Amino acid sequence: MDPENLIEQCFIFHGLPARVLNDIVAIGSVKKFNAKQTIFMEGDRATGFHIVITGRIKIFKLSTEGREQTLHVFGPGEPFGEAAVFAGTRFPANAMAVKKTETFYIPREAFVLLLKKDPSIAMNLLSILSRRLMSFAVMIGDLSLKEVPGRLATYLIILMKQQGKSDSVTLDMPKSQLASLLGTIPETLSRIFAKMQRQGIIAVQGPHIKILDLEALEELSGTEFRD
Amino acid sequence: MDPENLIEQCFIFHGLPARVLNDIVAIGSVKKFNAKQTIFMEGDRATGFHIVITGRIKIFKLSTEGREQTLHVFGPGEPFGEAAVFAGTRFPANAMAVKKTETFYIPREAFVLLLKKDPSIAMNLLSILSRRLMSFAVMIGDLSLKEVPGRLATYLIILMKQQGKSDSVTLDMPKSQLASLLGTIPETLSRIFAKMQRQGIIAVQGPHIKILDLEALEELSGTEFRD
DNA sequence: CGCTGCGTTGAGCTTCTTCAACGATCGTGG
DNA sequence: CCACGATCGTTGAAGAAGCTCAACGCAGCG
Repeated sequence: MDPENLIEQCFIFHGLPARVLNDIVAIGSVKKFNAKQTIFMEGDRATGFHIVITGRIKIFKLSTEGREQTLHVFGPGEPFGEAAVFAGTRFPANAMAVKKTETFYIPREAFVLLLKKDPSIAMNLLSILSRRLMSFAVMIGDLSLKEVPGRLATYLIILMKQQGKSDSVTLDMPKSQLASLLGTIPETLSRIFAKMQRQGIIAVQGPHIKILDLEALEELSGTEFRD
Repeated sequence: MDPENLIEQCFIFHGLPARVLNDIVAIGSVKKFNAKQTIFMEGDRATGFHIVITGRIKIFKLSTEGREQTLHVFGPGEPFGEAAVFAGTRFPANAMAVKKTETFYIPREAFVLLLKKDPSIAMNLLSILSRRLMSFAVMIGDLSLKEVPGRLATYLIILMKQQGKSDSVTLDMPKSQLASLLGTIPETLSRIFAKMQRQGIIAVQGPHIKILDLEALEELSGTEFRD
């Protein structure tokens, strides 16, 4: 799998002319990370950003006591660290591979020059950053205004849509990781799962969740799901 | 105050050639809002975005029970609603004038055409969206990983820097609004203020806060403040 | 003067975290 | 092949943080 094919398939560079793609491939390089290896840390100067080629990474913040809040989990084709690069600041969070991962690394200086030469590169970036900004807005609202059952319900419904199922979902990460994404801890999440099961809303078998009462789930979620 | 001068002074359009600025002024229009007037609501289709000319607006989410989480408070020169416009989706939150406000409104369709014609417009936008994304990342971390005293301490320290003071700050909004920004309610914020005062960390006189023990405040905050 | 918005304080309660223990699964090296 | 450690998940008991509800004070202003 050579970088060029992968790069042009990523949404971030989709639709760009071959000339520009070549420039991008020319300034970047492939980096490899083992599971649990740190890619960058909060406070590091953002000297470049990555695009996941294979594997999976998470972006997270740590409290002083060591609790973890996951902001994002990214897979193939998704860029991360770009915001800090464009803003020219330090990374506001940590990045770690959750499994063996390859990334395409693009250094800041060269990329900023490319951007100036070819501002059309910015268009897809605008769209990506906008989407992430909005998903963060939702996350802030959920963290602040919903309780854990509501957040879990919302997550399950979104996952259902993603997986195109109407009565079951399969969690795409360990429950402990999900807890961190939902802004809680494994113990609490486990209790909520048990409670929702007791209430007959879902049935849990490991990572497989049967949705028994979608109505109740939507009620718990409190979110309107319009296109 | 005619729009043209204001528009070119905004960071969002800073450094653009006169030709482009004229185009932008041509497609936009001035809108006026009274205090407490809704500008747009969560779920509305994003048919355009605004730039604050005078006044002040807030972006916020509401829980089903009516509690409010403020995401942003914006003043003159700051754009809002752009993310939903670039992503072509609905607004993920509400916007309301907190006092009498004028905005420069830019409709989506025309602006997207302009962007395609002149991608250089996108550069400043990239920087703005990146900064907001990072500030949201911080907000998520704070909401999830810090308790209210920590968030308040962080806010006070940032405000000190903004105001260039070293031993006092003046709150730039009502305490009830601050509560919503910090992800809590007025009662709780009031209690925290009282407690920090009892502990000799600060002295509160209405909106004026004297910082008596910066050390303790930084300790509470838990954030490293690097450049 | 009385209304309205803002702020404060108290009492009770819910939610969630902490701490601790325990069970299950899985991959690996002996 | 089994034993071991590591990861993951579950459950219980206790405690902390923050929310709800309610009452009240105070200031500004029509």
